[in-house]
Amino acid sequence: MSSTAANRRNREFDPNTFLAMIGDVRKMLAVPKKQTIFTQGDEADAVFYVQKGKVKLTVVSKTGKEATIGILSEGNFFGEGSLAGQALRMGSAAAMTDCQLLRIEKKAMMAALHREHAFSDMFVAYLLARNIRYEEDLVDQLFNSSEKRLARVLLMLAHFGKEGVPETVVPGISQETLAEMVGTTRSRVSFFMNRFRKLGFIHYNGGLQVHSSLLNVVLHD
Amino acid sequence: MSSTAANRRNREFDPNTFLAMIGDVRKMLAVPKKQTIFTQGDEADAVFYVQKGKVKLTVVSKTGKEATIGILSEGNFFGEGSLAGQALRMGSAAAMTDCQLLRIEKKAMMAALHREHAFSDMFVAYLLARNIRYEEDLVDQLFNSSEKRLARVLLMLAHFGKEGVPETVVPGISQETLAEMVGTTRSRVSFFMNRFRKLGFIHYNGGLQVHSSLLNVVLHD
DNA sequence: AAAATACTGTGCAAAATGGCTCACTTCCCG
DNA sequence: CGGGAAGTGAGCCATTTTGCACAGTATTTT
Repeated sequence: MSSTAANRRNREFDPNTFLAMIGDVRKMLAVPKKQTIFTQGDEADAVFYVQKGKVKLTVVSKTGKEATIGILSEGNFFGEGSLAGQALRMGSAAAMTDCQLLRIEKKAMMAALHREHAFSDMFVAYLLARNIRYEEDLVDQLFNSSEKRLARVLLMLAHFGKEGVPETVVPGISQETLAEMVGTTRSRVSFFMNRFRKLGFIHYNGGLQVHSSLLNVVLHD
Repeated sequence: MSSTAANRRNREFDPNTFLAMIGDVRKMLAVPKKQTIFTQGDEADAVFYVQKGKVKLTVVSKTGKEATIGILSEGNFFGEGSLAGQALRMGSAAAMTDCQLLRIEKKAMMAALHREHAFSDMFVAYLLARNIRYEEDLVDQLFNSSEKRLARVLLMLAHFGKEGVPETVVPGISQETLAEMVGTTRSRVSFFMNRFRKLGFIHYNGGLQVHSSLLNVVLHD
């Protein structure tokens, strides 16, 4: 669920520059698909940076419901709550595809932020972009119906290639996950997905493909 | 809509320290109640800092619906989107009470962030706290019913004094505004407010008072 | 103080959603 | 290869929510 604005911004984070700046406190991690990275309630003592792959962030409510906060791809940080003093993870993170992550100890991260101008400038830029995305998500929830929210999520998951070439959406994302992101039930997602399909907005082709005309659903009154 | 966690954190921002750090590029503003600070679509070339008072942030959708993103009190920044490259305001800001604000030009702010370690450390901490709050709001939207969301908003608006002493909620907040924050209709808010009142969770006394037992609504399944 | 404006408490019918169930279809693993 | 688990498409009905409409109560303004 990364907005185009956020993506554009994220490109500014060159992994190599990044690596250089934080020195060797970093630690490379190769995480296979479906593996858990951390779980809600775990001790929070490090920040992660996605170098490659997709990571899903989820939260479970007291009543057992599950919500998906976002799906992060390369160039994103997660687990930054720890930097703000959260002692425990407020949610869980899992690899949706094989991932290459950077794990940075809280202390190292804070030291680097305090020491390197360029690094903290970059992180501020990142946080601002992140803030904007959250605000957009929130506004979307406040304004739109579940159908429009689903359409928006699909559009955000679809990385339109160079020329609007419809690439495949995150491989193997389930209706269940979509429902958790949109904030509705799976049956509702199934219902809308079929409607979108009948209207030609999306297409199944082994994987899921999203046509940019789906935008009409979001934009139309 | 500032969480207790965010408030605690915000206390770290000492206005005086803050003032000292950014030098004299700052500009004090006294804004009377109900006055607009900026409007959606305006050019975005400055950041604001609340020294005193309450500021309401709103967004209007293409279809004319209005949403309230948050109500900020002292110690908070707003309009930071400009720092992330947003050329235009994505929402509007208005004073709910008489306010004392600090207006900082985008350039000055960025220069200060780049120059002063302590300042950027503080701003990073602020953004992290802000992120956490947004995430909480989003999770709340994904999980809870409008009744629970309303309860949560009321609890967050109520600043419980030293010993849970029920202070009055932001004076004169209308059901309309509450509805915009919760993401529902005014009639629904009216309905729930009366239910809360009958159950003794809230109390009208000239102003609105929230009893901490309202928490039961949020916590109960 | 009268008139003009906001705010609130309700009521209702229509529309949207939540929760379940059931029958298939796919996919993955032993 | 077979069985089981996971993912889908549908349908149904009880609730919840929306969208007005209206009248009564505050507040402001003039």
